[in-house]
Amino acid sequence: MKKNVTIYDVAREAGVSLATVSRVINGSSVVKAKTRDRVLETIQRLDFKPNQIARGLATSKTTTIAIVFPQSLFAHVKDMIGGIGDTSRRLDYNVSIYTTDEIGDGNPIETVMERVIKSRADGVILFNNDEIDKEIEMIEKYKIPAVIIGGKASQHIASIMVDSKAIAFDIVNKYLDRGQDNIAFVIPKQNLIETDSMIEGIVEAYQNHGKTFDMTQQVIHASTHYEKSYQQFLDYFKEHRHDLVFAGYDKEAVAAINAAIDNGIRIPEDMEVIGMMDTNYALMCRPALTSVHVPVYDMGALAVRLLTKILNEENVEESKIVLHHLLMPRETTL
Amino acid sequence: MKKNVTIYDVAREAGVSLATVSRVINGSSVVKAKTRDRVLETIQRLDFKPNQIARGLATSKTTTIAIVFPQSLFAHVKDMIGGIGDTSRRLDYNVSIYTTDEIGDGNPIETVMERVIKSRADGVILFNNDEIDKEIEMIEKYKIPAVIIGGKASQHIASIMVDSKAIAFDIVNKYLDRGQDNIAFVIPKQNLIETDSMIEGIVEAYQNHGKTFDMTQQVIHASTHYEKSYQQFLDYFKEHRHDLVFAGYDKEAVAAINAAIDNGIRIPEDMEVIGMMDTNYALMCRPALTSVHVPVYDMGALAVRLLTKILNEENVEESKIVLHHLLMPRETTL
DNA sequence: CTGAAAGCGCTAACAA
DNA sequence: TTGTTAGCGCTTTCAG
Repeated sequence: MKKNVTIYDVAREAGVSLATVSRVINGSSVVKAKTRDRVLETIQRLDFKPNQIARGLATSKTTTIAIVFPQSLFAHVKDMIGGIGDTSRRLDYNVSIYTTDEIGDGNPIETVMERVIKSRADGVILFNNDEIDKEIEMIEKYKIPAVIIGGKASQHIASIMVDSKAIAFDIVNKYLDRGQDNIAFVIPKQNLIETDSMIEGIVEAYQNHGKTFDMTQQVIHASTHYEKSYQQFLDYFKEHRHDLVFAGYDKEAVAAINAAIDNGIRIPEDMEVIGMMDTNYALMCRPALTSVHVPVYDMGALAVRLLTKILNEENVEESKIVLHHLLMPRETTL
Repeated sequence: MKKNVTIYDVAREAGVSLATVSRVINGSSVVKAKTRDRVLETIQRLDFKPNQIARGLATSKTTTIAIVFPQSLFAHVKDMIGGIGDTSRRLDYNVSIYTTDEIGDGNPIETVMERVIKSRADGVILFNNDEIDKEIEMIEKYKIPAVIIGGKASQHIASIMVDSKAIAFDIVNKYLDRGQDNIAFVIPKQNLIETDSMIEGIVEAYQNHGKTFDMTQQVIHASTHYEKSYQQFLDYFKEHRHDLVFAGYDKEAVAAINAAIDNGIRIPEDMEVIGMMDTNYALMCRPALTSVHVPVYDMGALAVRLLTKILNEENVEESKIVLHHLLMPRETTL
């Protein structure tokens, strides 16, 4: 293994002290132009790459942010990775990923957070999920700056989200206005979007119309796997009908569509379906799924931006950023 | 910010030297049981978390592996992240991700690889893609241990793949046996699987039957985006018919299916369709897509395992691991 | 079995 | 504008 060239080598070759080399690689303005050029030339010539680890030790900063999420959330998360990747690259941060839910693993959350702490990441991005409370507990204990994507805003922690309550309220309210109150809400097993507040929105819409939303009859819990959800709906629709099936995630909406069709239910004539996240799934299924578009790329990008602001102690006007959503009408609604 | 507790604090509190503390946290067997217990207790009490950065500096090892891929490959990659995450957690490695293809960015590959080098990751996992050659060049230049997922095996670099040539050969050969030689191959814009060798397999199958595969007429290049591919096929099928459309990735297969149906082509009666990767897309579309299953989770897991073996200089029997694939017959084939 | 001390490669006062 | 020097927190000889 070729020995890595260090700042000492550069200093010696350029005939300056290491402090000077350090200054030029950190863009300090006090270095004389001529000296800088000589150092820069030497860096080029020796192909010197500053060791981030050493720098990290010296500065107690790793310029690394950790992102933590359960694998089963990955389908949602993937689109955010683009935003996270681009933005952290631009801001010169590295990103480390920590997945949490291996099958048959012991107490993964604690173990994983332990790793995050040891890694000394400067900050962490969390994704709303079933175990978010434990995660929050850990990062608060160790005072690690964090931002949460998808809600569950705690007092102290910044977050990026959409107004899930309003999304649900608006949609359900519209149907109730038309007198269609036989609505089912499908809760995906893992969800980035706060399904709790969606339910709040639904309940409120019902109250608004002097009706009540029956949690035991009108809420359907789906599986993580498409095929299982599909089978479940295949059974379900043998005995149940709805005016609208509203799903917290497109995948489950598609499962409902296919199962309904296979039970002879016509969509959208007999039953309408609305999904959430506006993924490729919505475009591919037939009839094409009406879905709520959520700006996932932006959520990732903003999360990084917000986190770095916190890390740099820039003053953060808003620690809760609510992004816009948009209903994309397609063929599963009238 | 609460000052982190260091190995010094533990040493002082436990009444031993830091060398001893270091020994117990590294599981050295030479420490007397009683001393070890005392140290362990102190570590517990002070809630000491060893600083990986400092350790990294001291050992010149970061226990971090970097994974590098273009965002547009993400749909493929995501399923591997599970395997990568689980395995690296079990082997006690961190994983950092580096995405490469921001829109409108300059020369991202070099920039990104530069970051990887600075980060001093112990090893890197690459995913086969358009720019893999540049990536390989960089890691060879800096002698970073690497494994490539999805092929493009170079002499020196380990890789995990499926036998894409055989996959293509077998499928096409079967149709040719039946006398159906009007076959189109759809190349996705970004692909993890070596489409080159798939084409080799197809060409060989044709030669096998004394026929020739016409690259200009029988190869279709698709877009990264589902909707664009769909539009493209909508046009395409106004004038073209095939016995079989074989796509290098499910997404494009689904685009073909939907576009064909919208052109009045019956599937599978008039035209059969086969996809690759066996994703959720294959299950969701109607008719359900026949697709080649590829063990993506395992590819990720094995990549990590192989890489760590290389890092530990265990002797690696096979630097090229070929995993099994399996055709999953569904409704788009007869 | 345990401790002292010399690094790992870099940054950041403090001097000059 | 540049150099000297003391860390950052840990590992690892080398003595004892």
